[in-house]
Amino acid sequence: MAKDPVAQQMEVIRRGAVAIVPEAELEARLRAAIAESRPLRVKYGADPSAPDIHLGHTVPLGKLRQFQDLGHLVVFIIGDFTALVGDPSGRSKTRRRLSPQEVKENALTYQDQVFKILDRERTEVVYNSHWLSPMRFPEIVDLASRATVARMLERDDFAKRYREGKPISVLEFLYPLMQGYDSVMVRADVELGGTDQTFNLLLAREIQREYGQPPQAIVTLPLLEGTDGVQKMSKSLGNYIGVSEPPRDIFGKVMSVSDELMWRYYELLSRLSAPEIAAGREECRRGTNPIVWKKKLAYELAARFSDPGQAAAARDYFEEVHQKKEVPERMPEVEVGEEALSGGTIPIIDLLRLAGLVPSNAEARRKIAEGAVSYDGEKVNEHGALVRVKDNGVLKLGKRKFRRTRLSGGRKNN
RNA sequence: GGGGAGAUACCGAAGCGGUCAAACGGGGCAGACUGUAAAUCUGCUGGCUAUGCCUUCGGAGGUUCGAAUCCUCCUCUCCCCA
Repeated sequence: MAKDPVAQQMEVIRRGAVAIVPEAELEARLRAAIAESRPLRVKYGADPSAPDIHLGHTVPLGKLRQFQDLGHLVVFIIGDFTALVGDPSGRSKTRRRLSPQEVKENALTYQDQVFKILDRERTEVVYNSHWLSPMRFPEIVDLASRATVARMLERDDFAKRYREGKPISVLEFLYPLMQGYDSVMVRADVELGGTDQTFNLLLAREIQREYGQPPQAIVTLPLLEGTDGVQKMSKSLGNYIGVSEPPRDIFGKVMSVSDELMWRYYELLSRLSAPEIAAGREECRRGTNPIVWKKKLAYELAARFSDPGQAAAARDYFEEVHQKKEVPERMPEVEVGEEALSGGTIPIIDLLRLAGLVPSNAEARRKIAEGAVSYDGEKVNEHGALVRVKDNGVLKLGKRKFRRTRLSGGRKNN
C-alpha cells in the first residue's frame, strides 16, 4: 500500500525537529491542506537587529526550506518593529536602539542571506511594523489583557531572572504578546523556532485562540552550539560562523571546533544522511584521523555559502598555513610610507600599529614580550627593535595574523 | 507611600580612607603541546612621549595631605511592607 502523503510529509518534518506540538493538529492541517490543495502558511520571524545570519539560523531555515519543498508557503516576518523598539532583554546592558534606516538596511542584507537557503517563489516577506506601528493604546491594552503575569513567569528565563533579582521590564512581557499577535495577523498554520522560542510559540497559540483563530502548530528545532561548544551560537557571544563570511573564514572556524562538536554540526547542518554520518563516526573511532572528516564538513559548509571553487581554495589555504605552517600566498597588505621610515627602518611597535594588528603600544609591547611577533621569519624580541622594512616582507603576529609590507615608493599623496 | 539592599574593569565578583590600575573566577590574546584541534600547562589582559605620568570603581558636588572606600544630592536596579 502506498504511503499516505500526510505521513510522508510528517516524516520529513519530524526529522531533526525537537518537538511538534501538537502532532495531531499538524497532521490534521496537512490533511486539510492536501484536500483543499492549498499550501500551509508557515511562519518564521527574525529581528533584523544585526545584519548577519549565522549557521545557527540555518537550522530553522533549512527546515523552512523543507516545508517549501513539500509545497508550503513560508511567511517570513521581519521584526522591524521589534528591532526598532530595541529588545531590553539580556543582562544589564540596554541594547542600543537602532535607527529606522539601520533596520531597513539590515532587513535588506538579511533577505539576501536568507534566500541562499529559502525559495524566493514560495516566500512571503512581511514587516511586523505594518500592523504593530499603527496600533492605538486601546488595542494594546486589549492585547495585554489576554495574558497573565503568572503565565509570563512560567517562561524559564523570566523565572530565573526574577528569582535572581534581575530586572525584567514590562516591555519584555509585551514581546511574546507582539509575537503572538504577528501569528494572528499572518494567520499562521505553523510556526517554527528554536527551542528557546518554545514559550513564545506556545503563547502565540493562546493569542490566536483569543482572537478567534485556530491555534498554530509549532515545530521547535535544536539550538546550534557556537564554536566554543558550550553556549548557543550568537553574534554577541562571538562564537558564530556567519553565512556571508569569506569561505576561508568559514572553513577555518569549522576546523577549530572540537571533535565532539563536529558531529553535532554534522547532524544539524550537513546534507549527509544519518547513516553516512554514523559511518564517519565509526571510521574515526577505528582510528581515522578526525581531521579528515572535519575538513569534509568545513568544505561542505564553505561551498554551500559560496561555491566549490572557493571552498577548495579555502581548504588549500588552510592546509598550507595551518597544517604546513607556511606563509599564505595572499594576505592583507600594509603600506609603509617614506615618512614613517628613518634610514629604511621603523620601530617594530609602530609597524604593528600601522598594520592594525594591535590596538595600543602597550599591547604591542606585550605581544613582543610574549614572542608572538616576527618579521620576515625572524622573531622580534626587543620592543625597541627597529626593523628594516622590505617591499614584500611579512609581518606576523601570533599564529595566523599576517600582513605583507609594501613600500609606497615616493608617491605620497594618494 | 514607607523601610532595607545595591551600582566596581569585557562579564561575574572582592575591596570599604593610604601599600589600588584595583584580589579571584570566566572570557579574550599569546607561548608550549597538537590535527590552526579540543583538553591541559604557562604568561599577559587601562593608556602614554614610560623606572615616571595620565584616565578609570553609576553621575555631580563635598570632607581629607590623601577617596573605589566617608558625607550630600541625583540617576538606575532589587527585596520587604502598603
